[in-house]
Amino acid sequence: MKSEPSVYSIDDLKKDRETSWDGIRNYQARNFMTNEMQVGDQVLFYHSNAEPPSVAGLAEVSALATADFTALDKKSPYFDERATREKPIWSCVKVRFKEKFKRTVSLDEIKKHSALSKMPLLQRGQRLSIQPVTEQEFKTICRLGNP
DNA sequence: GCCAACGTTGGC
DNA sequence: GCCAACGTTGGC
Repeated sequence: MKSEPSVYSIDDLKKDRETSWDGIRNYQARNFMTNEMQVGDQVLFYHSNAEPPSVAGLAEVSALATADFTALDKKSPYFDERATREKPIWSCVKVRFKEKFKRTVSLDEIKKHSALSKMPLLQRGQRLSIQPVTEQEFKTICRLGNP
């Protein structure tokens, strides 16, 4: 799961312990949350638009997707005028902080690692903010983060 | 249903 | 700050 650290970083999650992953306004990402994500699923917390872009640590899904009511909040940056209480359109899971890596795993490092070459993150033009990760990729990145 | 225009993402 | 790539919107 990607987040810009200037908006919400892994340190913010560590402080909050748990957060609603709200504000997702992309159908593919939403569908992934509602259709795929289960409580207990392990999450790589990726800092996008960061210096350097990198995986900063781990979180885990702590609640199934439910309506994202920030879409109804006119004061929210995530307000969507099409959303109603009956049909909020958008959804979000909750995630809980697990750990910060001892060292961040940079995008550059991921690119250089042959076992990680298939990750969607590296595919051309890939902007999706929530992406699937295989168990092997997950383990490899954990090993790089906690050597 | 096509597609041009526009907005967003995110690495660089 | 630039811009490639992609998603969305809306006129037709």
